Amino acid sequence: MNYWLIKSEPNTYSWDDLVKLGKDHWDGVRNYQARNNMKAMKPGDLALFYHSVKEKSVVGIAECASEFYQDPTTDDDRWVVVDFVPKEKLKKPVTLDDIKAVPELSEMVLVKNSRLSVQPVKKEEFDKIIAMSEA
DNA sequence: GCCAACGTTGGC
DNA sequence: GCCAACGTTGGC
Repeated sequence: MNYWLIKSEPNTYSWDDLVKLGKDHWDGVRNYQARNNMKAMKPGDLALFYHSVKEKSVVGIAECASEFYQDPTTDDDRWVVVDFVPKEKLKKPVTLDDIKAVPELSEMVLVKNSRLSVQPVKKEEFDKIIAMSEA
């Protein structure tokens, strides 16, 4: 079981959109690092769903629901997607400021390389953020 | 809305 | 194969 963080601008695609659809593929990734991370995902892996730009918060937990496959939005076979289903909405969003305020989370990719749209997250980091959302 | 940081592209 | 130029992203 691995943990991830997937990022989206809520104006473009939000947590609510995923909830509405019930299940959706995560498309539009055009970055090799992010692509490689998606290729490493397995069904059952959990991903923090992060809203960038305006909200800058983790808002929910999505569950990976497929292996990676060819991105249906492009013919370019370099790019892949995985399916996600919404698993749980956080009781309270955990903001970027909250995360930055916690020393244990200062090594997160989100903090160090905020531009990467699909990131690995350590189990401890994942658990910590969930705990913060319940506090 | 601005600007810094990063990744990618393309010329050499 | 290197590096400058460019485009995009996302925090502020």
